[in-house]
Amino acid sequence: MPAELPAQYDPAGTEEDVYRFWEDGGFFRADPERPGETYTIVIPPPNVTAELHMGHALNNTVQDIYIRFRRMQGYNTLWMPGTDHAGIATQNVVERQLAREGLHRRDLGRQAFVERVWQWRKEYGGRIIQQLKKLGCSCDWERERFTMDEGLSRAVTETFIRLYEKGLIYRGKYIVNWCPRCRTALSDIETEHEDHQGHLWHIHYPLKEGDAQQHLTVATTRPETMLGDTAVAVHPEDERFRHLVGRTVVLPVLEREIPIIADPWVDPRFGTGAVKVTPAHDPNDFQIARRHDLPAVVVIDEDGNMTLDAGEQYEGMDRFECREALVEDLRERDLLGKIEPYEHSVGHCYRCHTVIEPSLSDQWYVKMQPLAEKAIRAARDGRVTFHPQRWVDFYLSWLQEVRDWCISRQIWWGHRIPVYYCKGCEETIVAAEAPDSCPRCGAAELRQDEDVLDTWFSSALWPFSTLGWPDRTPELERYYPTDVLVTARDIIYFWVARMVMMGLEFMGEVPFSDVYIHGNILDEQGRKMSKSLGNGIDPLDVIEDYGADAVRFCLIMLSPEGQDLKLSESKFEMGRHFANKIWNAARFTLMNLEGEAGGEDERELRFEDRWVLSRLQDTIETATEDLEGFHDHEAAHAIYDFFWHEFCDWYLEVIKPRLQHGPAGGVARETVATVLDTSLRLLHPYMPFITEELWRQLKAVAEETSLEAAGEMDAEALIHAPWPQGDPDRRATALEEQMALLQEIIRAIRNLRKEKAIPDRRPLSVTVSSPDEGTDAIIGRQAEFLRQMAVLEELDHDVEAKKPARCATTVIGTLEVFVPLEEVIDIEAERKRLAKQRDELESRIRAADKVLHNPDFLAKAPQEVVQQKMDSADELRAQLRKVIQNLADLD
RNA sequence: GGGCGCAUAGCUCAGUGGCAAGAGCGCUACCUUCACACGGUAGAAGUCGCAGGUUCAAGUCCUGCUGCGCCCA
Repeated sequence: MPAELPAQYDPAGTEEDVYRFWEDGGFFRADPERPGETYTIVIPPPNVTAELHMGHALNNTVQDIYIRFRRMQGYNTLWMPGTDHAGIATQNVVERQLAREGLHRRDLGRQAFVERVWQWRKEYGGRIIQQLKKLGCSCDWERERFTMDEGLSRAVTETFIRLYEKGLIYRGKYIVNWCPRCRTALSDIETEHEDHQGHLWHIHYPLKEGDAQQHLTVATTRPETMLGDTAVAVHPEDERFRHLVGRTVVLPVLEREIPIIADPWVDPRFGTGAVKVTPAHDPNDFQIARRHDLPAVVVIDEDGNMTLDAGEQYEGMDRFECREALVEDLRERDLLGKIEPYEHSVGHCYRCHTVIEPSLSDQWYVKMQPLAEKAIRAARDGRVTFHPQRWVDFYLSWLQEVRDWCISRQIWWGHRIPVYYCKGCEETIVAAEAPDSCPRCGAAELRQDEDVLDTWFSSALWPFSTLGWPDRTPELERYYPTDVLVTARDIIYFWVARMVMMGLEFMGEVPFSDVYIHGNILDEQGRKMSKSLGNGIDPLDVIEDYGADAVRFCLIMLSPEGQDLKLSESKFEMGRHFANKIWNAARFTLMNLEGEAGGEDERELRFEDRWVLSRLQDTIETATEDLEGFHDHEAAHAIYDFFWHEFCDWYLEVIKPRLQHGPAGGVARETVATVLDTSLRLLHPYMPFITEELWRQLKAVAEETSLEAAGEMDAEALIHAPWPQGDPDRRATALEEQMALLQEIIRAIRNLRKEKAIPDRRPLSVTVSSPDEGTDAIIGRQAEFLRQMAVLEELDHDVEAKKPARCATTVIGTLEVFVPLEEVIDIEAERKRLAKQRDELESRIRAADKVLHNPDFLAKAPQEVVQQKMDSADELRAQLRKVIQNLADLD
């Protein structure tokens, strides 16, 4: 079988087979009955309308890494998947579909429209789930939930009622962010503010009494709203206007008489110091109006068009058209002052980007302060920890200034608000089921509130609603609170904070102990990837071209903690190369596992075996510690470096002759099998497909060839194999240092070879001169190693070995390496090379001396640092002496 | 206006106050060698944004500045 492995890894076939194997085997399934500590992650439910994008790919790769890591560690893991009904977004999609048929949702009516959305969800809604499978996600798909499911809907209703009964939900008439295109209210955070280059129009409001020429000038960025003005306000201490307070101005065009009032909110430095007050279309003006008991006149309707109250000549006009028309009318009446360019912030709908219209309407709100206080405390006392930590400030700053949450939406797709109004006595009834009659007056005619809830209201319950709440299910008992929530920073307010609030309120416990915030994925130029810019990279395309493992590994390698990452398609090559390297290292190993076991006396580990096991041990410890601390990026680097640059570059190279012949091959075979087995386990969370496939093959061959290593591979599949513990006794730091010295010698010889243009394959005779017996003994013991890796035919070594005639020399630490050259050496070139070495050594010695001559350093630095510095200076000096001697020998 | 982040090799980025600042890609030279050319070996490449400060010692800590990005108002 191993001989059949092709020289290049082909992800496409493998990935499909392996995923089917996992699904068929039920490896993702969480069993609440099974003992063991739990580890739970709930997926940030993608919008049911979503197609997998790079952000999802990163987000879910991270989750899969942690779930696979913990699963291998033996935790009872649950990765809860699902999707979000995405009220406005989904409604928009279906409305567009209807529009192509020439229909409007009003043509269908509410019930038929909602049915149509369900139908859409049935047909297209599961796509992202299939796409997540392509990425390799090991969610427990049998538990997949949807925020509009019956169970989750019940959780929403229950939550609403409980909050209402507690006085934490109320209804009221306030200014909301209104999107005239979506025709619904939005919460504050669904409004995106953008700086906009607009104008500040100065408009003259004539005074009613006295001189007809006298007027008060106000400045505004939105002239059309003046039609709804019910006052002009100035600061009470503003001397310029004090005499006008209490008088009346005539609103231009409409000729409505409105008072001049004094209110401390007015900033005397802004504009002219006098501001128009439009209570129905500005949140601040609304507050002023409340204080002064001013009426509110609605002049812009739900579609963003002017109402009759805006005046007959403007009625029905779009708000921006009206602005132009009105400015023109003011100009004609000579009531328009200067127009200044003015940069100000304009709110836009986060869904459709339409300019938000602040608008007065009846909406439902959640009273945030009591909930927020608990959520703040949970983060402050560490029950919830952010990674990276700085995001906790972001979370806290929002909660500290949080305003009440507008939760009602004037759309049809979503959880309908469980509130009924009596047509007789106007009683408000909050109930899970529609009551038969009004409990107060007994009237049978009741109507349900038309509005639905903000989608984020149901998302906030996700960590416990998906586990069966409000029922006390075994899942809820077992898996709540969950462990880590993985997300990007943009929804810390929208989702993370709200989940914490709701979790604390309804479960009495935080919904998760850790919040992992990863970066956003940008294009090469650092712009957000977006459909409209067309600069996105489709994860499914790159999975097809590079393999899911390559995509996953690259995303992690390229995204240091919490930093955004600039991505281009070519970046994925690195992952493909690495996958191919793994494939070939395994291929080589598998091809060489058959052979003599070796006799009892040949079972002892050799130097290189002990070295690679020591390095492996270090890698296990580093990777485990990093992953436990949410440093998946660092762990990936550690594993990559070990696998490629230690295992492949050195170990596999060194053992080649042993595998081909010689009884010592048995030990090498055992070692290489162990290292490969362990490496595949370490790599599995990152690159699940290729590792699963290779592990299966390794296991088969190890069993066939009766390797001891097979005993460690009794798991059914790698996905359920134990995470490597290793054996701390394998660490051999002294041996690692010896290896480092040998590597240096080998590199130095290779380097000389290149500089002297000696072909790689031509064997050399080399003399190594050591400063002491101990070092020389190491060289002696590892002579074979050096011969092989540096391609030597002869290796002489001794303490202070005699330098042969006509040779190139190089100094490595306290060692000297002499390479006799058959050809006449180029004296000038050699002199230059050595002179360069000498200069470098001299400058380093000068730098070291400078530090060592500093009395403060000697007095204040830790003794070991001083000692280290002195030792290194001594060594440099010894090196320098040798280089100078070698230079002199050239003459 | 307030807050946060980033600035290190040509590019994308790592880097725990203490050896001589690293990786991947790219570049140069050599090598089709019996795991892998999606490879190997060796190499070139850096004023660690700027200016101060703290420290025996700063890419790393502090302050200010510049540029870029994000969030909030």
